[in-house]
Amino acid sequence: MVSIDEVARRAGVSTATVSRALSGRGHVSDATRERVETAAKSLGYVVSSSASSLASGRTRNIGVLVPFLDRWFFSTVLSGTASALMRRGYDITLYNLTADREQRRSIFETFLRRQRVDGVIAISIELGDEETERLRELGLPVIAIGGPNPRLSTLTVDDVAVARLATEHLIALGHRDIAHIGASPEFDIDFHIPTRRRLGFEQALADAGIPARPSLFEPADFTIEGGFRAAKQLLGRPGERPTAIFAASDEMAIGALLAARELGYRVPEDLSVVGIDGHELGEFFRLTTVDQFPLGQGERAADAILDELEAKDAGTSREEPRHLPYELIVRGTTARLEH
Amino acid sequence: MVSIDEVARRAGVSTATVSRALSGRGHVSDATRERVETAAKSLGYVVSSSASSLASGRTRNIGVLVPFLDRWFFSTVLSGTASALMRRGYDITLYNLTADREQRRSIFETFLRRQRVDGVIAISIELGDEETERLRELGLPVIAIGGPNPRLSTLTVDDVAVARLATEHLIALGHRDIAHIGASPEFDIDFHIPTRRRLGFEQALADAGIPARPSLFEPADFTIEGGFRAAKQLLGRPGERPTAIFAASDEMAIGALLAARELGYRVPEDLSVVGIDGHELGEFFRLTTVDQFPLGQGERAADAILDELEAKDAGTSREEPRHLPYELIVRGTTARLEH
DNA sequence: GCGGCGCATGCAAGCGCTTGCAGTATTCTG
DNA sequence: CAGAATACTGCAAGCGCTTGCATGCGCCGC
Repeated sequence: MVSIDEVARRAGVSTATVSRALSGRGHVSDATRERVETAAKSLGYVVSSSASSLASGRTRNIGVLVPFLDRWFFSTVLSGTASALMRRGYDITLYNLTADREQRRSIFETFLRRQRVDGVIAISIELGDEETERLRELGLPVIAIGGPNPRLSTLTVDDVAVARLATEHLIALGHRDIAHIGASPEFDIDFHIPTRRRLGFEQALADAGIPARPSLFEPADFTIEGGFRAAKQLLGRPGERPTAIFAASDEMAIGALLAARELGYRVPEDLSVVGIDGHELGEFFRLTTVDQFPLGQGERAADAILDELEAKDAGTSREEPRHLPYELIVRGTTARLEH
Repeated sequence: MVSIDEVARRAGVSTATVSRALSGRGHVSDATRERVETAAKSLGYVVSSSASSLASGRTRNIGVLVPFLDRWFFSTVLSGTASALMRRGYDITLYNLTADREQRRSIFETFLRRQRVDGVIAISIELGDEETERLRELGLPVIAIGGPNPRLSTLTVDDVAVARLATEHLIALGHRDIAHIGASPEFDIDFHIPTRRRLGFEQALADAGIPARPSLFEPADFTIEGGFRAAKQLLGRPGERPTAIFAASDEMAIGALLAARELGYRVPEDLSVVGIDGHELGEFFRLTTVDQFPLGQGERAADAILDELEAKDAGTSREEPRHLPYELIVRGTTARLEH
């Protein structure tokens, strides 16, 4: 690997000047900069990240914490993060936080402490108190996407409002017997968001003067299969059958769609279904949903953390937690209730 | 952040001894090692990756190249890789290789040359000649999963055999009018594998003395929606209707399933469908498939590269390219052809 | 009893950069 | 036109580790 000395020699300057010319820190005349750049390019020189990090304390690398790699939502957010970071020249180091206590600990106590990253993005991870503390101890900028964590800068969508929006859409279409598929009240710590969605659902009903009926709630695990089973329960039960289902995720909504089909219900004539997320399959299933633009979420988180890093560098103060956009996308799975 | 000096002071030894005790390189008496470990733990010391990398040339970090982050297959492989690497104390730096020429170039010419990684895993990426060359120039161990690349160590499943297996399963069930949904012959460079799958399909037919009929081939893009459209074509066409469909991916197979349902065909009574991959939704759809255990592929790649790294360290010679396992999983979407 | 060997440890020289400080050259200000 | 400010560049001291070499010591074999 070619080193900075070779570039310096070739350009006829000191290594200090090469460093300054290439990093853009400090003054270098245009002529010199050009000579240095030419030399660097012709030699194929790329600064060694470890040497540079050691000397400067900057790594040009961001750590990303994800709970699941193989679920659409998370990998989509990650994808957005990755492309935004790479656009700005940053590398991305991935930490897959599973439920395994021991493994989680080692991430917080070892992996993240290797001084390999300049900042951390936590994607939809409900962190324990101690984990949050470990994260703060790192002394690095941290941005969390998802569940609002008062002790960290967060980028969140207002999940209560999102759920209200979806529910109000159904109410506006004349539905009153609206079922909800969401997380059961006593769920994993990785899910705080579902609770807020259920809350929004209940608020919307209450505002419309519709009493909440426990029989119209069915818990599921946020997968297609979970949604399928839940919908079968809701639709197969004797007595009060819902005319609409609000699922707390698109995947569950799709499951509900398939269940309805299998039971012979026509969607949206016999049953309206709305989800949340903006899943890639939504279009295919003509699913009405509240899109939360996960790709954009990832990009925003990346930009936010890099801005913070640069602001820190420049001494500027950092921004306040931002709210993420969402939008009702009406497609073919919801319709006015026919009497 | 606490440094090695503090640990050395606390343990009453030199920094050299701390380094040796903690890294396990060189001789340290048990008593000393224990004292060092206690000191390190009580101070919360973790070696600085940049300092360590700079001094030793080892980064404890593996670069992973992925074409798509948000497609099930790739994120599943990645997930396997991530967990295996983290188990062995390695970090993982993610490079999302898009189709964007310019961006790809910068990955090969800049990002990967920062000396941030000890090795590279390329997940199902068809690399251009120049890209392969850039990769080799790094002088690092490289493991490619997927499309066999004679210039790199690869871990591949025999896609021809996989496709034969799926097709032979249909033939054994009495099917002769078997359609194939796969990649069109002139596809992106990221897909070599589909071609091999088509080949296996054709071989199996030929071996059984069944003439290939172009009308029973339909190209698609490996998504559910693509499979859906392709199946609609195949099933909606006048004349020769297939009694079975072999899709080159589970996602396309699922699309085909949905299309068949929509057209009123019963699966498997009227139509058998088989896919490839072992998709997580396969179970839900009762899909017969040839599982290629993507999670395991990721783990194997990780283990292979770490083994190679350690072998290099120890001077042992490295292993030959390995073949990945696959298995026909018969579920509910294939059945004997009734006359 | 002595040379030789291997283990345990320390010394100190880097690894390849960045950056504070200092020295010059150049430009600006009044 | 003097004095000050500013732009450009180089020197060299690290950044926090790792590791080759040297040292000291106890033990072995003959």
